[in-house]
Amino acid sequence: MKSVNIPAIAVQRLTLYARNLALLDQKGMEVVSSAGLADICGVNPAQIRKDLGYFGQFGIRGVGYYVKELAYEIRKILGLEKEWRLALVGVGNLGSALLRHAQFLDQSYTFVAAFERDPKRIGMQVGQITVAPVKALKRLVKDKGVEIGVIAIGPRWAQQVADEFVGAGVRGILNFTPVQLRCPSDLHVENVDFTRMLDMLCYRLTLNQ
Amino acid sequence: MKSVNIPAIAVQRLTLYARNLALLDQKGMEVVSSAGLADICGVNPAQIRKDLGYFGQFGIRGVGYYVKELAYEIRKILGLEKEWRLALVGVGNLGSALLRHAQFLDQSYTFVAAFERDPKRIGMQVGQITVAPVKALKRLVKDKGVEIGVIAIGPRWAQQVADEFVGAGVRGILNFTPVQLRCPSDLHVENVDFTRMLDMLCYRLTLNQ
DNA sequence: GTATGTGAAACCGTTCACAGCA
DNA sequence: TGCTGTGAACGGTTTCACATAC
Repeated sequence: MKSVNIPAIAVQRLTLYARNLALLDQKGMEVVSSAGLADICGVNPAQIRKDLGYFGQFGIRGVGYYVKELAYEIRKILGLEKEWRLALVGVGNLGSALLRHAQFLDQSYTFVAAFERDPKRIGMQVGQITVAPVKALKRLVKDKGVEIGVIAIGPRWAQQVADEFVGAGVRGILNFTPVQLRCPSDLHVENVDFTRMLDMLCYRLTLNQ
Repeated sequence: MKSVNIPAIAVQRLTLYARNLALLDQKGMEVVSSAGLADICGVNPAQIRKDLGYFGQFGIRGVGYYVKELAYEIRKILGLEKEWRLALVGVGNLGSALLRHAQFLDQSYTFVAAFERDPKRIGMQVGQITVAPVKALKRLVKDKGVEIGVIAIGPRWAQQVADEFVGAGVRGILNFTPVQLRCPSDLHVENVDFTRMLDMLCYRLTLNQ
C-alpha cells in the first residue's frame, strides 16, 4: 500500500469492482482486462488500473487480472475478510428488511442485536434476533462486541441513538435517517439518504424538461 | 441560470443545503450567512456561495440569506415545486416502508401505484395504495402519469422490472437493488446501494485498525 | 463594518500515452 | 504482441482573496 492519500472516491469504485468481479466469477470467467471490467462498470480502464495501483500490483501484463484473485484482494483491501458484528436500532419495515437479508448480501456482516423504543416490538423474534429495549443497548453492544451500529428509525431520535452507540463504543455508524449526525471525529459515519437521491433525480428530470 | 456546466456534485450539495435550511426554518431562524450554513453542513463557505452562484444571486451583501426564501429557491431549482408521481415495484419490508412514509418525507412525492410479482401480496392495501400485479404495470403507469419508477425487489428481476418501466415510459428510476441497470441514456437512474456504503465503512474502520 | 459574488490560484482527480513486462 | 503500471498532461473542483453592495 502506498503512502499517498487514497481518494475516498477510489475506494467507492473499489466496491463497484468487487460487485462486478463477483458476478464475473459466478459466470465462470477466469480472466478480465481493465478494459473489460471498465466496460461493465462504466468507467475508464486507466481509472481501474490507477485505483488498484493505490494498493498494489494485481495484474499480469499482456494478460489482465485473474477474476477470483482480484475479487479476493479487493475484499481484503476493504476489510471484508473478517466478520463484522452489527447492531440495529429500529425494527420497523426497513429494519426488518435489513435483519432478514443482511446475511444474504454478504457473508461478512452479521447482526448480533436489535433494539426498539416501541414496547410493543420488544421481545419480537426477527430472523435469529430477539428485539431488546434501547435501555439495554450499551450492555449488549459491549457484551456482543458490536463494531457497527445501524440506525433505521425516524429522524426524531436519530441523534440520541447515535450518542448511545458512541457511548457504547461502536466504531462506525450506518445512518438511514436524513439527519446529519454530530459525532466524535474518530467515529465513522456513512449516510444512506435516499430522499436526497430522489431530489437529485428530480433535478435531472426537470433539466431535460 | 448560467450556461456553464453545473457539476453534479454541486447539485448534490444543494440537496444538503435544502435539508438544513428547512431545519433552520423550523427553528425560527430568519437569516443565515454562508459561513453559518457552511458550519452546519460541514462544507466551506465559499463553496456554498459558488454552488448558489451557478443558479443566480440569492443573498444580500453584508447580511446573508433569508432562510425561507433560499429554501424555496433551492426547491425550485431542484424541481420540487411540483408533485412527482411515483410507482413502486416490490412491496416487501423496504417497499412498505417507502409507501408509508413517502408523503411524510416531502410533499413533492406521491406514490400512485405499487406492483408485486408475488400473488399473495396482490390486492393488499398499503397506505392509500392497492398492490397490483406487475402485468398491469404498463397500463397503470400510463394511466396514472407515473414519472418515476422505484425498484425495491431482490436483485434477480431488477433488470426486467427496469425494462418494464422503460417500456411504460417513466423518465427516471430510483434503484434500491445492488444491480447496475442497463437503461437507455435518456432515462435517469439513481442508485441507493447501502451494501456499498457498508463496505466503505468497513474500509475506513480497517484503515484505523 | 459585514457578508455576498466571483475571478484567480491552488488543489485534486482523471485521462493520456508509453515504458515495462509477460 | 498485448495489457499492466505509472509519470505527465489535462480538466475540473475547491479555496482564496478581494471588489462590490448593503
